[in-house]
Amino acid sequence: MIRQGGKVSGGDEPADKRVVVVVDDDAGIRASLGSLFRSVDLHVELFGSPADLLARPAPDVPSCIVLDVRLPGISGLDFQQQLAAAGVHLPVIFMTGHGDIPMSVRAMKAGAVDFLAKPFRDQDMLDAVMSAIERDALRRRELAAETDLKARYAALTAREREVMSYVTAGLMNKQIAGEIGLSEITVKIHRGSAMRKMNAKSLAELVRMAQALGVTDPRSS
Amino acid sequence: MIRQGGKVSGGDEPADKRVVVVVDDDAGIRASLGSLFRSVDLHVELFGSPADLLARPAPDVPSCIVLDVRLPGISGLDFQQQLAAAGVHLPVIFMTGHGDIPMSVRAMKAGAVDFLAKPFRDQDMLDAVMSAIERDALRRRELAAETDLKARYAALTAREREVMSYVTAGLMNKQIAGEIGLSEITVKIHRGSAMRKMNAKSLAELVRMAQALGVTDPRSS
DNA sequence: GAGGCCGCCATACGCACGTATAGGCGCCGG
DNA sequence: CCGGCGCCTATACGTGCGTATGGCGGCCTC
Repeated sequence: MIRQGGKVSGGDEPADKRVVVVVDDDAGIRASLGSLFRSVDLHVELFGSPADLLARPAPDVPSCIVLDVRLPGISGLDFQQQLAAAGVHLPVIFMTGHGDIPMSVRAMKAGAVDFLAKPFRDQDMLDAVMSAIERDALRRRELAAETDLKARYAALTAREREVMSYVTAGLMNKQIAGEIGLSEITVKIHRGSAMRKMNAKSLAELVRMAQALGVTDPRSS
Repeated sequence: MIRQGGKVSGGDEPADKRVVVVVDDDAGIRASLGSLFRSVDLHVELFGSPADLLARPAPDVPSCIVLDVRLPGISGLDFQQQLAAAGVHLPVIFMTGHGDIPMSVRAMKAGAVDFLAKPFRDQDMLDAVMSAIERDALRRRELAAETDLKARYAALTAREREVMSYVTAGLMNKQIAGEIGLSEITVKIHRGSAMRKMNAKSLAELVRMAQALGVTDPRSS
């Protein structure tokens, strides 16, 4: 069984697929986009309003969102920000029938993958969706690695984290002992524990982990 | 050919200022943008055509380019790509009187800072320019640091680079000696030379430099 | 051809690192 | 209440690291 992250139990979610989430209040548009995406082997979830989307959990596979700019009750651009604020970082593709340039620029600045004016060619939409899903797949790979790292870091005690920050800043055990006000031997112990818990096989690895975690030199703060 | 970063001799260039480069075939627009930017203490260079811009060296201070999409002889979007291909990475702001959404989306995807439809408010243009110059200033700071680093790395001998890559991968001197087929003492010497030439005060520093330089574990290639 | 740079190796010393062994203190939850 | 954990310290040993000293050969350039 494939376990990506922490899947709970048997939903009807695809295990090894890619999902396109469509939000549009026009049922005809939803239907035609649905068949378009299914024709290229993508799983589709259709919603008539933003609220419906929020009521369901975000898919746990590489996916993206296709949004009409004009949504019932809220602007698509505002909804984009709302999703980001809620921790949903799926790539967004906009489509619109009555858009203008400032609107498209604002959407792109906010990180939209594409902004398609209706009528658009099916191929343009497919290209945008494929690009967005690829981007999301990459983000998920990076996120998985980082989550793992953060879990290990969280298992460190306060002292171990403190010592680790000095170690990865390049200080010797003796210097660290002086900075914190401990004996050198104690520093060595925390250092060894940190290395073991972080699963670092060398100082070089620990430094790269600290880099990825954003751990900085304590003396510069 | 434009050479960005190698200042030739005494132009009338400002030493501590910020520059806005304007390219528009309409002399009236040029004039009004010129006075707009000067009013907020920005230095301005005005050009009637892309060719005129290419004939002059790019400014060596934080700056940006304001382009009309419709230029004499070439599309502003194509010109944007042309500049990037020529190694000029100044942030670009587009303005247009007859633009459409696909055009603006293409420009933003290509990295434009903003895309303003005429008529625009002066304040919107100023905001865009300030943001672009800030972005360029940041890029220059990063570039300067990286250039420095690359210069030091280039001063290493082949052996020193080789040893450095193994060291920053986390191998011990003994292991490196085995991998390359040298004695441990020789590895130590190259390692020490690399540390000195790279101006690294600790292994942690060297690892971060290798990271920034894209130096990877030789065993994984 | 002589000097300079690079590369290679050896012995040796001082220091740093990692860990094992052993002990003491305070806190918390079973 | 006591065991476990975090935290601190000490002595001691083995190993790794950095460098100094000294020596050898190849290549290029002046």
